[in-house]
Amino acid sequence: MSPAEKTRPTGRGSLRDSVLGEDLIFLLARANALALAAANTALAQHGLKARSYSVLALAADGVRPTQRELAEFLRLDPSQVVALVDGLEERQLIERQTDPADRRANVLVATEAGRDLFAQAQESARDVELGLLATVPPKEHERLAELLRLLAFPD
Amino acid sequence: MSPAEKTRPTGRGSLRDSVLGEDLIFLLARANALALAAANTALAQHGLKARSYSVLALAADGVRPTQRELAEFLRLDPSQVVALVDGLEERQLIERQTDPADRRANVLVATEAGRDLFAQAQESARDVELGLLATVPPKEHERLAELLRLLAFPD
DNA sequence: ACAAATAATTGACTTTATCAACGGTTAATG
DNA sequence: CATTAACCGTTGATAAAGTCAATTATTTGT
Repeated sequence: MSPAEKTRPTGRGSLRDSVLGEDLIFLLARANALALAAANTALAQHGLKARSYSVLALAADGVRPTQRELAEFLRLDPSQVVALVDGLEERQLIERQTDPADRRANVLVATEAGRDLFAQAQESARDVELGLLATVPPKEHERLAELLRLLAFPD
Repeated sequence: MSPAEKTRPTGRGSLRDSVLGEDLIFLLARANALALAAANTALAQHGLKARSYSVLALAADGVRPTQRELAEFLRLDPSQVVALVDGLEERQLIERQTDPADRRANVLVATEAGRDLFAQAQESARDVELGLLATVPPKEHERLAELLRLLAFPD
């Protein structure tokens, strides 16, 4: 008891000194929210969002991913990939090619227009990235990426 | 030119060697997706999700946040906070107290039951966190947190 | 005292996410 | 082989999350 707290002191340093400020999961969520928002607004000028950008990226560098691989990689339900691919295919940025090795599967390939658009979008993406990294000492950039890779791909 | 790629070699190392594998925004998104999923399933046993956990956490350590502060901190629309708070309040885990200093605002405070539940949930959260960090050398844990803080709070 | 700004809330609406079911194809089994 | 089981993409139904404008109660500035 002794609830002697004054009423104001929600005050100064604010919430980030609370337990959550040290919660990795929360930090990840918030960092992601900021990054995603920035990326989406920047990519909008190319008619893309982070999601469609990712799909285009993979199609564009010739990895020939199947939709299922994409779903797993992007952590999406396969049905969401369908919609994503539909959108990009209608805009003739990518193409579904039925995998000759397994005719159930579609392999995604970027058209020339797709590769061109990606090249442009990639610049925007890079700018956003640099913006986000503005507060991080450049020396640490690579280490941060490395650490994030460990979280993103724990194998 | 020279498109000599065989058809199979989507093969081995897979997609993570593509451009996206170095894309910070993507890595953040994927790491977050994994963390969020793990957190949600672990917190489910307490009837919480990452979101409600965060709200409870802030209410529980006496920061007396207002809903607006919460919205900004968690990067949510104020209307989403309403729903979140409704849920926790119905379960009598937190309470809205109209801020005496500004009677428009509600200040969130955890009940004793709320603090108890949070204490338990926090352990689950910690386990999840350690699980996620399993691939990261312990020496680097604090540095990772520090770097994420920079991304999450660029000020 | 009045106008403008702000906190929470509601409601309409769009976007994302989750899940089960289906047709076509391949892999595994007997 | 001939089935059976498993798998890929797709669809459709449903639920959850996110976005936005409008409203009420209160506060702030003038």
